[in-house]
Amino acid sequence: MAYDPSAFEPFAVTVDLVVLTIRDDELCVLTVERGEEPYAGRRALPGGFVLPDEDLETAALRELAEETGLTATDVHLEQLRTYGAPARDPRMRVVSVAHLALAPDLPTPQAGTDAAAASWVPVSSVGPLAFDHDEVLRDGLERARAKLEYSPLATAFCPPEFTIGELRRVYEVVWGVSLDPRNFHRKATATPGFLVATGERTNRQGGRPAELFRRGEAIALLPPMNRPAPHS
Amino acid sequence: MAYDPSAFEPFAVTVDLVVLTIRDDELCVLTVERGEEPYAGRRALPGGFVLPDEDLETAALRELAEETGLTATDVHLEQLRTYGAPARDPRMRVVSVAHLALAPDLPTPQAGTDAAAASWVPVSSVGPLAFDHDEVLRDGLERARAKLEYSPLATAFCPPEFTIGELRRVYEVVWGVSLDPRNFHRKATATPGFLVATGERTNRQGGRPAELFRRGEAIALLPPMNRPAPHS
DNA sequence: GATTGTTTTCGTCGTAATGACGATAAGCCT
DNA sequence: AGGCTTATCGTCATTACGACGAAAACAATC
Repeated sequence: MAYDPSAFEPFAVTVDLVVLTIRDDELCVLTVERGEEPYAGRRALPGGFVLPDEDLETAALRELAEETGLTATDVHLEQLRTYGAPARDPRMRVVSVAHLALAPDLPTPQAGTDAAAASWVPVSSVGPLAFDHDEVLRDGLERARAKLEYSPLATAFCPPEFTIGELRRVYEVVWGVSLDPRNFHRKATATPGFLVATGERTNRQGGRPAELFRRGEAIALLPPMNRPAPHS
Repeated sequence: MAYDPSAFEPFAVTVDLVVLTIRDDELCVLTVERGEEPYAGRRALPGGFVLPDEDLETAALRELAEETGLTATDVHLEQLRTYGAPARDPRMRVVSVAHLALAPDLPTPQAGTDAAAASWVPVSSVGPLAFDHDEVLRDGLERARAKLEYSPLATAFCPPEFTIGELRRVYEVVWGVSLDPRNFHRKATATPGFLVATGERTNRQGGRPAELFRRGEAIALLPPMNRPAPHS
């Protein structure tokens, strides 16, 4: 980095959030409704400015807490991609560091200060969003779908203890496919480090009571889960 | 994004580059030597400010051309990650959008304007770099190694036409393993869309002449290449 | 209380993919 | 010619995977 002070130009830096959860067997994204121009009335991804002394991830966590009341212990958060097209915001030069957050379906309503405008929208029926947020959402969905294959990230959509059936539902909803329960059970339990049995059982799904599992310590899934071609 | 003008604070936005190539069977990264404080005398990743009307990728390509003379048609370029710790640059608040570039080993010396200070360093012996560039390089290497598994990206290290043996060397050098030539040949030629035979042969490797291939149209490798545990 | 329905969980079976390795081909060098 | 190198084709045993059958263990209903 050869800094030439004469070349320095100020940019605004923001974080935008793609927050995904599963509600009623549908993949949903958190959106806010814009009140001001540009794109007044449109839905947009939540986000805001990075404060002068704030880390990028800290800013993302702060925005996440403001919109949903979720904290770092509740959600998986990772940086997604940075969007910086010169005209992406007509008012000024804004570079936005998008983050991807995956949260379980909390029974808690969306607490938080300005949560009034925030709402979950199924990704299948989310209209055109403000700014370049359609592209951001598309990239976030792609990342989430890909990461389910080779990481234990699907557990981020589940409560701390969950059944294999609930985990399978996550894969089915996020990928938009239907998976064989028997093969999925075999694969999930055979993948080392993916799941830890608790020894307890639950029958909250109806049917035969299922064993409860916790997330294992594995960072990556070996072998990975195989994603079939879409369409159930 | 609820813009509150009072919260707006100017940031400097830069692009940093992790440019990788393979020279003499070693994975090398492009570095520049810093002349000024901070970190004067240290090596650093090439990079520079994003211009006021410039896209992020355009800025990365411009810096790449300035340092190496390489153009978009020669290299693979993708965004890597954004680094924005408040104190990562002691002079001012700098947010850096790091990019990963993979280039074939061009016989052309590093042309370009200020290429004098730029040089290839084997990643195995690269000392501590300036700023947080050690972390950036680590992330770039991890990304490159992972992408060789499920994308045809290894071809970015090769000339337009290459042999299976040359391609295998890429995998071996980047992953730091040794692969069975027979199994690799079977897998590479069987993966649909990975390689296109040209019909021509070359004996530039010594030994029996090998068929020349071009990169296929596949975006992803199905099934992926399998990375064995390190240590050859 | 027997039946129906649901979900879980354990097996089976044929096919495909994979790793280990033998063998041959086709050039170069001495 | 003989040896060395790399490329390419094949074999074989093991494993992974997709498609199913079947039993287990509950709830709801007749």
